[in-house]
Amino acid sequence: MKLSQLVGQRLKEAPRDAQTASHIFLIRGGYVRLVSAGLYTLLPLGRRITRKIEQILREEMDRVDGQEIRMPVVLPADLWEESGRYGKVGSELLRFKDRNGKDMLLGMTHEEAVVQVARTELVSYKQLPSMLYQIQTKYRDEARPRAGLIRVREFTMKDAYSFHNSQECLEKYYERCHEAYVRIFKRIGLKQCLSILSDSGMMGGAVSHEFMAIADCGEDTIFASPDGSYRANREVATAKLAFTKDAPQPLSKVHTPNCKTIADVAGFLKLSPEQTCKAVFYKDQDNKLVFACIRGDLEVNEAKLRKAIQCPEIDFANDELIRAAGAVPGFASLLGIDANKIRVVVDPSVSESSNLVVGANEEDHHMLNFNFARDAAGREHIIVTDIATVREGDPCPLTGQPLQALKGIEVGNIFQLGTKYSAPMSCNYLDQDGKSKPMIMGCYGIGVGRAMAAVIEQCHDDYGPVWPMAIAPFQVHLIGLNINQPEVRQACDKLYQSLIDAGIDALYDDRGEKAGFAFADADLIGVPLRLVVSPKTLAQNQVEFKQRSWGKRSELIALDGVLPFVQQQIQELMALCRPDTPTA
RNA sequence: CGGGGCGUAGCGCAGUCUGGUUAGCGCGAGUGGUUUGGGACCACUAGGUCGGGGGUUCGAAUCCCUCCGCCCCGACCA
Repeated sequence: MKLSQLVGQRLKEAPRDAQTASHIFLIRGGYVRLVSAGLYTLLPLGRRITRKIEQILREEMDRVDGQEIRMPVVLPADLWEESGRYGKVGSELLRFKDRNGKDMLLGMTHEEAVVQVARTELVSYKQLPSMLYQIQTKYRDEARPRAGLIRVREFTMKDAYSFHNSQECLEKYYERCHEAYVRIFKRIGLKQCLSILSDSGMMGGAVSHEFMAIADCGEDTIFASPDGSYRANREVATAKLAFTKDAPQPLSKVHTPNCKTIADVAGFLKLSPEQTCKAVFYKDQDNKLVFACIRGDLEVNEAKLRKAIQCPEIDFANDELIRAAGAVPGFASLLGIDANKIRVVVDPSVSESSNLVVGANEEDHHMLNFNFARDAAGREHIIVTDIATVREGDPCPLTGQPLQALKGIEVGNIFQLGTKYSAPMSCNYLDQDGKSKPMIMGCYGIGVGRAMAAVIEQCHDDYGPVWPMAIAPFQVHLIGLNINQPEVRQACDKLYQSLIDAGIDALYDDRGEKAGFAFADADLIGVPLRLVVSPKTLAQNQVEFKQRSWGKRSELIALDGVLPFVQQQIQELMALCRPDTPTA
């Protein structure tokens, strides 16, 4: 490819809207262009990269016996009615009617569609296990697209679905897919990509993992122990907190004028927040009250709370709703709350601690020495479960070491779905005993564009991306300086042709721009290997060579040895992304 | 959906508060020339519904109303 013909201009200045490294360089380098919020056109450079990523995805999916298919983007709503998701999923599902008034939708994920395939094509246990995958467009009507390709509305996804006749088979296969994912992210050149335990959210199912590319601009917070033995998303992370357990002291009421917050109470009573109990009121989608109880220094984790009460949507309750339940806002506690009337969730930090300060459920009063076992005894409707948000430095649940907080971009995830979709949609197979049984399913997704952006986040310098060889838009970037001189032009043309003939993916800057201009463009395009030919180098029968990652350093190589040298370099850089040793 | 910011040439911006000739500047683009190893220089040229609509006014990029779009924070998110 000649740079003079390449569509997609490099920009000296980034659009004001671009703030993260990947967004800035994707725009400045001419990889993508914004069409509308969260909708991008991939220009030739961007498309070259995503094609290479997609090829790696195909190879690795095929390695775990996947078979590529293609399902429609547009799906009939009735298919989603079958699984029950049509009504459950919110407005990120784009719904519309076709010309006949039939309800349609744009697929945001394809469990329903693939189940329809499986239930007609897979009928016997002899055909299981089986895995189908596709690389295809997904549409999600995101409330807030952000950071270029990190969060978009339309994107390309590799989505894979496996079908099994037993949980054991699923678990074994899930492990294979996990390994495939580790290989994939290594092959595309991510330097740090961790698989972590995650909340399965709307996908349902028991076990799921997210693959997180570690990056400061990431939207997810991960907690990890220093030795790497424990890693979890903030939504599910737990900590092994120590609770002080002293002999229970008698309950006593104390006057606490205007002490509505934990800080007020602790300050007024000259106690630490750890010695208090926080009462937080939520409401569910039916406006019913949910009462969460946690030690004063901790914060309620809403994802955990939603899970604890099996409720997809919660929000803070207003004072009116709290009063209607007989509680006094700011001074509420388990004391005086009828656990039979409202749902109560108590964190172990409260049930396992002793002599806490709690609200007296009376204006301007608190109670000293609350002990859950003694003072809330016999309330069988109370759910006691972990609803605490983990903080950096909290003890790891496995090792007790202080947990580290990391920011990550979710580039992939895998789920053990079980029969969540197969059962309601009658996706059955005939077992050896002739009985019809629902298939056990797993699903496995990777966002292609997001993966490309994540690579930039991890692989760039001040001047542009530093593409890993495996997904670089080109393998070699050839620059001719003073190319208006016929001997330079001739030498460059010849070198370019020999690279092409050798099957090397070469980009040829034949524009005759000044050196600085050409180099700045080359940095933005980020091709891993660079060759510079100029009158100076030609005079010595040499070519200047550098790796993109070297910064401004370079070395001279003999002109007649360029081809084998470049081939060697390509091999060496490809080796950096070889997935030989799965580590994550 | 809540809070904040922004919308003037392909990109980055000035002008708006305090209304007034023909709406400017830099980058980028085109032509000609001088240059040529880290984003050169000179000259000329092209490129604008000042986000849209409505209003106030002798006169609106500028003031008022309204709609739309984009970005950031939050909520939400397989």
